[in-house]
Amino acid sequence: MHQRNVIMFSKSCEYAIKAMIFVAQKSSEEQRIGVKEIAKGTDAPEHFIAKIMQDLSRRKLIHSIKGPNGGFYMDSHDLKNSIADIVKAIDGDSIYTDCVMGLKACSEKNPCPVHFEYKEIKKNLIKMIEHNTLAEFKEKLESGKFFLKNK
Amino acid sequence: MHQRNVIMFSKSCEYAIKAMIFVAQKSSEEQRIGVKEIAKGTDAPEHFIAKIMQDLSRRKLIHSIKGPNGGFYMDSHDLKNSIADIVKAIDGDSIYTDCVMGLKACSEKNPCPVHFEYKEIKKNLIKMIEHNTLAEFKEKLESGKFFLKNK
DNA sequence: ATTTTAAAAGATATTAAGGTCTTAATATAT
DNA sequence: ATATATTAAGACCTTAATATCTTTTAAAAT
Ligand code: FES
Ligand code: FES
Repeated sequence: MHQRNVIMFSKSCEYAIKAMIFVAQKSSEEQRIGVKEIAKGTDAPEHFIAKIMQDLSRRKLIHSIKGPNGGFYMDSHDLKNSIADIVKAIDGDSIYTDCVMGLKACSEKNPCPVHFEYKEIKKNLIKMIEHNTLAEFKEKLESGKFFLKNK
Repeated sequence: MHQRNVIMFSKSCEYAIKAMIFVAQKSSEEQRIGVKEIAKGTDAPEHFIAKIMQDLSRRKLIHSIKGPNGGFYMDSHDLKNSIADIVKAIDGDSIYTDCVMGLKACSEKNPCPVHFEYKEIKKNLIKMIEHNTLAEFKEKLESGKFFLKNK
């Protein structure tokens, strides 16, 4: 059997999403949060998540400050980003364009065997990631409604 | 950006599904079909698809005969298999058990941020792969309603 | 029986994803 | 100014997925 623990998003992208939700909840302009805390809070390898945070920072999805008391934080503008914005930054737009059966592109002209059934799933998937902004997660996480790592 | 051209299934699994649909359509007890044809008909690397066919054969999802006029074919029992049976044989049951955010398992007790929204998507995804049997594809492909490779 | 054909099996190679480590840059506190 | 903390950047390593090549086995046709 060909092991495979991932569906939908790359590991990097999973980490990115969880890290962004984590920072959204814990940080503010004054209270920044460091890579170590992010790694712990999301069960991600420290150096790996560091790289990912750099990516996100370069792509302006999050702010960072170096030095003592430095770290990552989000301003109100950053909080308006959705999961989809993170996915696009890390995994690109494959979720929007790819055929689930590996054809060059997902299209109505050259549909794969499951195209028309997958279409609906894809619509919901995109709705799922575009619907939720980080600001919304910030509230929800406080009430303990979900988890970023295993207990 | 972390390239990623695959969502849902491994490449092996994509090839497997397309190969199985191809053989379902082209073969019969008397008319077997060889690896070369399968590779051409599905745009898959010949030696790689050969390995995959061996897997599927070992797992009794398909029949094979060696030697002159040998090849792969399906009997009426094989045709009753669904896409889900192929996916389980190649990718295991990760599609059933995995959390989309990479938590150890998908569960209501320790739900990830998008668990409750993903739940619905997952249900449809599973319905999609369990719903269609190879026999059904056999009919549909004949009418040119879908494609196994790019034109 | 021998030859031919094609799958089965296994060894090896390549690529991409995932992960770690080291050094440089920079902001802050002292 | 200097020391310190922390991100940024880049080099490097490891593993798993993907792909190829070679040899063996078995069935069928002759
Ligand atoms: S063509 Fe395959 S999912 Fe649309
Ligand atoms: S817990 Fe993440 S999808 Fe169910």
